[in-house]
Amino acid sequence: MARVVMHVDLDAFYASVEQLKHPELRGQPVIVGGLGLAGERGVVAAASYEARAFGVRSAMPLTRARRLCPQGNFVPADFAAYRQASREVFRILTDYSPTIEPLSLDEAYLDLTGSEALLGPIAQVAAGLQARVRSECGLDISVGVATGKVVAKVASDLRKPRGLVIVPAGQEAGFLAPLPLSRLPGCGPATIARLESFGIRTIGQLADMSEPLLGELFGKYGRVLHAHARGIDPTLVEPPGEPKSISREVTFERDLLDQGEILSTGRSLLLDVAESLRGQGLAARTVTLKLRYQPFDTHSRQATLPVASDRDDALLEAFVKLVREHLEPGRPVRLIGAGVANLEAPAIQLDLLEARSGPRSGLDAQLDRLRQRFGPTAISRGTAVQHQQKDFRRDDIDAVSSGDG
DNA sequence: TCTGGGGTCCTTCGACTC
DNA sequence: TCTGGAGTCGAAGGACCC
Repeated sequence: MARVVMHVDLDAFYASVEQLKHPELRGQPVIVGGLGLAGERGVVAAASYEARAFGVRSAMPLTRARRLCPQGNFVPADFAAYRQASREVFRILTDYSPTIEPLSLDEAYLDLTGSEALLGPIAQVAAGLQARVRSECGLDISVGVATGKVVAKVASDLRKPRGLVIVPAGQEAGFLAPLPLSRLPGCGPATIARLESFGIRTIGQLADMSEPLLGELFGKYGRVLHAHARGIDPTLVEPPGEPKSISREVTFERDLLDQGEILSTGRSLLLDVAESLRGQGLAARTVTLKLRYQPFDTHSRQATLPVASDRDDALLEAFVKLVREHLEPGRPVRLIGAGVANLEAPAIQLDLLEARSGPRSGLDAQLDRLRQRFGPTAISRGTAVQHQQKDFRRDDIDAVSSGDG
């Protein structure tokens, strides 16, 4: 039996939620991400279709968006509202399939294989889902259906907004062939530039290339690319598993030279990471530092702990050491990030001086509880600096996939 | 033009071990 | 004891996604 995979994508999601919150913004150009003030650092997180008519796009610097669309309504991101709206949509999705793979707040795959007897023909199911999300949540979705995830995603993206594209089994390669390379997930600017140097401009031309040549050009990924271009994608729709890394980063409003201030911000980010780590019942073996100088010169450094830890003190010690060893004095810093990787279940650490149940891990737990109860600004260690979330993060995927959160 | 934040996967390179 | 090759692992960075 051919698989039936549906890709659901909320149209201009953040901007649509803003238009729901503020009815006076309906029909108006809405740009989410910041206020678009002169000198403001940041990029567009989402733009309504009215704003897109002026050439405003996601990931565009806010200052440029302001130049293109001076009459636009610029609003800061409100992730609490987006999470809530996303939960409502995902609750509807669970009526259609038990197998849902969320990709972000506004996208998901559903496995509908074998559901026809229960739900009816797939075209009716998809149209019914669109109508239900529209009437119950006030939001538009685009839907793509195919035998695999890649083609379903291309299909949902093809006729936005409110698109519905179904690619019958056996017609995947023909469907993809005339489309430009940029439509294929995983084909970004660097890959496209490389393929274009060989005269390849469409997905069909990519499918016609020899697999060994693609393997030579792009390694393992070249063979995957070749399969995708022919509409072949056997990967399963899978609910989210354990995260592989957790990180936080912040771009300073102005570049910083003060090492104390840079370190203090880094510590605050690392403590946020550690709290998230404990919240997910995990420990980390690797601590990472990310530094960005001018001109967009980004460096990452990592340190491996002897044993995985979820404790503030152990993670912080490694992080501070990284900063002290690698922060270049006299070079203004644009961004600092802190993260952890190589995640695993926390081991019981029978330290000679202190068991895991001792005062320090107890203190971490107490701090976490206080922050959960009174908010993230309620209490922190040292000179922590608060930072704002600008886009979705792993916690969001957990929030939507865990139901009512 | 001037590029946020969070995450994943892949490649390359060097150090280390056998 | 020294050397070279293969395999493994960690570190760093690139590319991509939303």
